[in-house]
Amino acid sequence: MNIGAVAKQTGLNAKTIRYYESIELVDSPPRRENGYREYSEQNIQQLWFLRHARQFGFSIDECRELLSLWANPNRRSAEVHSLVTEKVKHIEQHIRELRQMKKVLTGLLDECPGDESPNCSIIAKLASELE
Amino acid sequence: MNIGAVAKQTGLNAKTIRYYESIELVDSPPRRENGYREYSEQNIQQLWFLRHARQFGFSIDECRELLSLWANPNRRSAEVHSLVTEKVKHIEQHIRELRQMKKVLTGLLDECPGDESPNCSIIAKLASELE
DNA sequence: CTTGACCTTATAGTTAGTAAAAGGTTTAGA
DNA sequence: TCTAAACCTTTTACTAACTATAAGGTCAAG
Repeated sequence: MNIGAVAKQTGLNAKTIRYYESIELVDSPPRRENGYREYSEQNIQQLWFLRHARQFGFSIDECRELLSLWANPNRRSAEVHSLVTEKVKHIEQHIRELRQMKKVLTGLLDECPGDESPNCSIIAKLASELE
Repeated sequence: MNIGAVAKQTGLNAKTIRYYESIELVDSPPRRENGYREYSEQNIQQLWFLRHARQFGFSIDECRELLSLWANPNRRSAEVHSLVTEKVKHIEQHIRELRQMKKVLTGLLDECPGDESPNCSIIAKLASELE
C-alpha cells in the first residue's frame, strides 16, 4: 500500500508517517522501483499502535517504550500497567490545574462589566503585582 | 533595576524576559553605560502582566492582544470579557478531552493483570485497528 | 499529451522558551 | 590590589511533534 492510502486508513497525516520513520520510531517500509514506500500489514500495525498511543496522550518517547514492550514476548504486563498508571496520574494533575485556571478566570469574568466602558477588573488584576 | 532583580521579583526567568523583549512583546528598557538593562516601574508592570496572563493560560499572541487592550484607555471591557470567555471555553473543552482519555485508560487498566505475565489487553488494544 | 493526483527529498517554520558558548562588568573578600 | 564569584551581554542551537514549502519525479485518466 502507498503512503497516501495508509494515511487515509490510519487517520495519520502522510507527513507524520514520514516523520515517524525519520526519527526511527517505526520500521522503514521497503521501497518499490519508483522509490515509493510499500507498506506491509506489519508496518501498518505499527502505525495504528502509534495513532492510538498518541491519542491517549503518550509522548513519542513513551510510545517508543510501549512499542518495545509490544515487540517483546517476554514483557511483564506489570510494566505496561505501571506506564499507564503514571499517565493517568499526569492526566489527573493536568485536569486539576485546568480546573483551577478556570475557577480563577470565571471569578474574574463576574467582576468585569463586559460593556462599552473601559473599566475592567480583569485587566487591573493582570497588571497588579499581587500573586 | 537590573534584569536579575526583576526576574526574582516577578518570578520570570531572566532569559524569558530577554525573550519577551526580543519578540517585541514588551518595551525595550533603556540601557545603562555598561550596556545593562535598566528597568522602570512601567517596564516591570508589563512583565507582571505577562506573568499573570501566561499563568492563566493565554498564549503569547493572546497576551499581545491583552497588553494592547490594557494600553488602550478607550478599550471596551466587552472585548476583554469576550477574550476571557473564549479562553474559559477552551479550557472546558480541554478538560473534557482529558477526562475522556482518563476514562478509557482506567478502563484498560482494569483489564490488564499487571503481573509477570506478558498478556496485556492494553498492548492488544493499542495495536488493534479499531477506533 | 496534458492535467491532476500522487510520490520523493530537503529545509524551514511553529510555540515558548531553555541551554550553551564566549565574553565583558561589578562587587566582596583576602 | 588582586581575584573569584556573581552578575550582565550577545548569538546560536536545542527542545516536541509535527506542518509547510519548495522543487521536482511518477502515474493514471481523458
